[in-house]
Amino acid sequence: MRADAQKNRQRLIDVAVELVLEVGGEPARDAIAQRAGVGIGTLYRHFPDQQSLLHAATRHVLEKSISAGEVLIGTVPDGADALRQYMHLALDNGIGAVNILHPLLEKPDWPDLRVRAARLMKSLVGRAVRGGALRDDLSERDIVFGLTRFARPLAVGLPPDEERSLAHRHLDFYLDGLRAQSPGPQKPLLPDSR
Amino acid sequence: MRADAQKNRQRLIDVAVELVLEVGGEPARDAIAQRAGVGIGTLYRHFPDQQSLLHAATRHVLEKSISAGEVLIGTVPDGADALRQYMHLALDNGIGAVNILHPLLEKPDWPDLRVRAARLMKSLVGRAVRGGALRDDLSERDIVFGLTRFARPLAVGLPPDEERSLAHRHLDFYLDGLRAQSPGPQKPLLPDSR
DNA sequence: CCATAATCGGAGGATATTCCTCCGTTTGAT
DNA sequence: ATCAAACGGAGGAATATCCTCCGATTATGG
Repeated sequence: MRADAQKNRQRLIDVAVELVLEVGGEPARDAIAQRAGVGIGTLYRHFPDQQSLLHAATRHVLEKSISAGEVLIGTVPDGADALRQYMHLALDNGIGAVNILHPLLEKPDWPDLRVRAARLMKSLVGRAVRGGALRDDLSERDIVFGLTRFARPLAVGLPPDEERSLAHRHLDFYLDGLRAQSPGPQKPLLPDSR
Repeated sequence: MRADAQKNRQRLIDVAVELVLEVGGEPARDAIAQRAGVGIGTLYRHFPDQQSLLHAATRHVLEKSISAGEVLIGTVPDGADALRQYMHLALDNGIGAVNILHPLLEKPDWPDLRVRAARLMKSLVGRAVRGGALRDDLSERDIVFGLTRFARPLAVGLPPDEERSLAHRHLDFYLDGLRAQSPGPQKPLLPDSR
């Protein structure tokens, strides 16, 4: 594959992730090509149909996040710390795009990644809980859910980098709230409020 | 105004909020009318252009949330508790729709609501912080930002009510993390990770 | 430096989506 | 019972998105 073709292909994937996060759904193909600075024809040559681009984008983000997480497992001894670092990394890697894209994919089945992701999450959460640094009623699904709350820019009318740093700051607040010794709500909520 | 007209008008507003939250942006007019169970003509009679409907929907949610909050101020003596109850209420009132719609409105200016909202937030946050139940580096903007993280259904592939109860549960976790005595991150984050 | 196969760009017609007017029919209020 | 008010939705206009096609451009091996 020619060098420029390779570069364009990757650029298209990166832009796709970017736009998915901005739009909160499938971005228009024309918009992707334009932002990537390539002709629309180039996009269609690399990704003949929408699915193939979305698949590639999802895989790319997943692969990056999982790999980074696996490094953390072997690098950061403290369980709670490893989990926190992972969540911040995933956030910066655009993990929110995966949440948006997954339901839109026709057959999103990557046995290899699924196994690695499951193993990774189990290990991260398990170590953090066993270390007593996380409440013990948390499942992997809880962590994934929590991550999705911060992993995606929402319309708040802030400049992107300001919003990004706020997200990291509040993700830390949230993680504090997941700690085992956390006091929990002071009073039960009003029963009729939910 | 005829009774049926009144009812249809309100129903359109409610459906608009619903769809805004589901779609994460401006829903199609046809879709609103269809879900509301009225003809497309009825929608256009009540709201001749898109803006007027979005304005009405935004105002409606804001008004409901602010009023509920003002009641809490006079009802719930404990500051942290009032704040928490307010956030849960706002969530159920569809406050997320306001975040999505606000940047799309042409001149979203309601001096009355702005004043009331500012006063309300200042009071809720102030009382909670002064009571020592919230870290003191939190501004009203922080609270609003935090609320937006939970106030909107994201694509996670869960049934709506399950997602809703998860959101409430994790909002409580998050609020625990905002408490003054919260231990904070155990170790600083990797400097190069952000 | 040349030859050439690979790659690129984007005009523009085909499709799909969304908009919104118009008018015959139905309904609520007196 | 009357009728002004409100309703429904067909369907043409306007817009957005898709995606093919081919002449121009560029990377690469010799």
